[in-house]
Amino acid sequence: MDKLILIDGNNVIYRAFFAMPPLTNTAGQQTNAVYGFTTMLLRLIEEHKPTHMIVAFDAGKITFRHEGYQEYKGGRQKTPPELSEQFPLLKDLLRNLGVPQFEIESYEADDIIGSISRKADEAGREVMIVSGDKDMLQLASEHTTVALIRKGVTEIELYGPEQIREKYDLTPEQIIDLKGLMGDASDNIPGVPGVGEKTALKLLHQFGSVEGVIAGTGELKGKMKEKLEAHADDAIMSKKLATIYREVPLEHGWEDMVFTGLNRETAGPALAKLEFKSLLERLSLSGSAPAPEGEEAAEAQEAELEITIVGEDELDDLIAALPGISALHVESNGDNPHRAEVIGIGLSSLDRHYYVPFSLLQSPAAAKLRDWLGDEHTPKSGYDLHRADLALHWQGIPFAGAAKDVQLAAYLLDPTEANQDLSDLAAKYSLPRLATDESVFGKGAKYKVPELEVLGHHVARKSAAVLGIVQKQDKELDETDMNGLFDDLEMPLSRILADMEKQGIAVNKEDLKELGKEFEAQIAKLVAEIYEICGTEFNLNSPKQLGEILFVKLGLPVVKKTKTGYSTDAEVLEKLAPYHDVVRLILQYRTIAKLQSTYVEGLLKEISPDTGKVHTFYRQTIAATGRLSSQFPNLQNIPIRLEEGRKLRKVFVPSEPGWSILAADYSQIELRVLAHISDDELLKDAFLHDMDIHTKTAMDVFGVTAEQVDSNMRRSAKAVNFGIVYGISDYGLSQNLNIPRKEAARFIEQYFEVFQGVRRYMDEIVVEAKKNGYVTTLLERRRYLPEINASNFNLRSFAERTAMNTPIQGTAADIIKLAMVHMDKALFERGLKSRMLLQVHDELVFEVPAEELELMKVLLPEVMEGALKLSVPLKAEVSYGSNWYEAK
DNA sequence: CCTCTCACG
DNA sequence: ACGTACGTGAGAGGC
Repeated sequence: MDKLILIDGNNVIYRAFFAMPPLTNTAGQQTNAVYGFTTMLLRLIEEHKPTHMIVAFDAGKITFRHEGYQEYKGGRQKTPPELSEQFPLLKDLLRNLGVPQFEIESYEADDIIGSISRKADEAGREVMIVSGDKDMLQLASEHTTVALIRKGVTEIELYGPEQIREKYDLTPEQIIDLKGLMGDASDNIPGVPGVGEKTALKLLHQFGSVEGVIAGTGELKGKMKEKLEAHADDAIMSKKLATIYREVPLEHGWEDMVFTGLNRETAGPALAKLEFKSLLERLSLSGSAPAPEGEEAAEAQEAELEITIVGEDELDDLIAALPGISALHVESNGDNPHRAEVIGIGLSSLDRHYYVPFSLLQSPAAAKLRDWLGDEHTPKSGYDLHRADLALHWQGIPFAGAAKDVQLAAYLLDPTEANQDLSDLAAKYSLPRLATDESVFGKGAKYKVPELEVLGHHVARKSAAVLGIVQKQDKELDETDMNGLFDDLEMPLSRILADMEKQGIAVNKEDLKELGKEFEAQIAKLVAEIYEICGTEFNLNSPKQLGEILFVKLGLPVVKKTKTGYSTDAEVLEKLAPYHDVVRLILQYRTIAKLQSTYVEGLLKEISPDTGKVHTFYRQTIAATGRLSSQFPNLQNIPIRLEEGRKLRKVFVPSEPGWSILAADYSQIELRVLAHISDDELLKDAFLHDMDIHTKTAMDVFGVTAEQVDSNMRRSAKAVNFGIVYGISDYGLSQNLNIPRKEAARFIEQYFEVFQGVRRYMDEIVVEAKKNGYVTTLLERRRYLPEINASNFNLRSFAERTAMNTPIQGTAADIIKLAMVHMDKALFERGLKSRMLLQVHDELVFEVPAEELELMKVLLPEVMEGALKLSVPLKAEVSYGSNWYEAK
């Protein structure tokens, strides 16, 4: 079946310009709008597989619309030069991609689109129109869908006549009347003053059209009547202006719109010229003309590097060269390093590079090489040494002596950049090109280790790349004052994390299974009741099916919608609970089902058959704020808030008889950090006197005494304190407290009246971020906020809240990381057997032998509280028991 | 592979 | 008017 996509080029590039962060190529040419446009275009092609496609552009400054109304589009801001410069780039790129483009003198893109779609309608062809302009909705018809671009550029919402009726209760033609009444400030279309969308819709539902409204003013009264009578002409003219002209003389026919897929020959170089590397990769295109094939090419590429693929014969040679080797790469497979197989390792000195297959590394002949790997006094740099350490460990090969981890350094230099792999880093620092892992191994189900020659060269080139990257990063870390953070905190921490993960935490499998049986019984009971009440069986886990039952069968009111249908999240269900008894049961089902699938079943799968423990993997390079994250399994989100779930913590037990679980968590660390960095006298005072901070906040904000603070006031104050840490907005607070926005705004204002130092901090940090383009934590950890100066309100607001939150959350992360390093040292120096097992953002969990319990109960909070000296005391609360549940 | 939902700090 | 709270990971359904 043919499918034609019509794209409103002007509108889409305009939106892309404002939606995308500024992006320039190395020549200094801004390319963000072209980039945004292209990503949208590629997505459309992938998802909708058009057989025909055009991009329409406006042409000529004066269009026929100006003939009757000179002010048309008057007052509109001039197109910024950064955008107009991108039009030729886009047109050129479209040509190279093989996408037809139309422009017709003195007509606008929407008229061209309207005219083509009229002809297509008449011929019964399937059409999709892509634009961000709601006016386009007037073109929707049986065969024509309008794809409105929502936020950003790649999110679209599809409208046919059906959807327009659902949303506005109007026909597509009535969209014109809507605009006739409302006007449109951006096109300088007047409409009727005082009539907005709400009023316009009411009028149209009553009278059907602009003409109908004007004829029917007799039935109205008051101000509205006067206005409509006075501006009847404006409304008529506005309607005319809003009407898309569908009779443009088209010289092009159907055959001029044929799209047979991207022109792969010209697309590659064109994308490369714009430096759209991610798009090149996504399309698996090469940026240059096809490379020479076969051995000749391989040799040409690798001539620069002296690479030895090590077999038994070369082993002595390599061992003799070890003193000069400072970089390595451990190639392993899979995501979970605890289950990874080691494939081989690359080793690099300045002038020689080696690849050692894993089988050789394991052989008796390689003992000296293994000693070198495990020697903490031979410094080694690499990419993700933490993973390497774990993968080798489970193969019985100790690893030590991590000096510089380039993955970790890259994270510090830009924690928001999605995990950059070695080939990205090599490219970033203009080092010799390194093939991507995907191109060498394939990905997903197609992952396959290539033959030795190819594999060995690739891995050796990786260790070679590490050498070059280390040099460049060292300079950058120096320039950004992060060398201390890197060498004294993150690098030592990575070894500590690996130790914690190897140690693992014991899980009582039998108890966990028992808990699973209890949940199972509860689930069965709930499911039966729910089916009974609903009178039908369905998949309770499917939001789609559940929505159908709740909102169609039971006719409950729709509170919130998602992109794809009805929302059925807990917030919605809470609102629906008063209407129908089944809703409570569904909420209970959700709770228990989550515990069962994620925690009971999920955790059981993660228990190692070898150790009887779960070995999580902490990722040190994911969270933009500097926090850790935890995977396989995630041990940072084990339930605690509800008792049913909290019980799960009982299955986390010490791994040796007679030992205890000891845990300590920071009390209000984020607010204490805020007190320090904002230097707010009142807040500092509260912590110096170790007051209950939420009660204290309630007292100050509501102006009452401690005794007068009721639970509701404290709850509100607590929410405000959370909000402050997140970078507050009245909307966010109103959602959280379920109160009107105005009231939330009042709370916030009252808070800032009292905590003026906090207000000053919030203002200043945003100014600082706008000036520098980044914010920092107390330990100089940095986060760039490119959107802080965006003209798009949402992007900018988001960046502003991030500017407020990141120094707080990030400094708290710095502090607990420091505590971990100090604690590790303290355990070592005192020769203690106690082991650090888990970190949960503000909590550290240990297993402790009986004879060390009393000591650890003192030492742990002492070290945590002393991790960093602030202007307010840090406080750590310690607890212990026979399992994690007891340690509360 | 994406979306929704929900667990944690 | 805009439409959000900050930071994560995992399981299930459905295309």
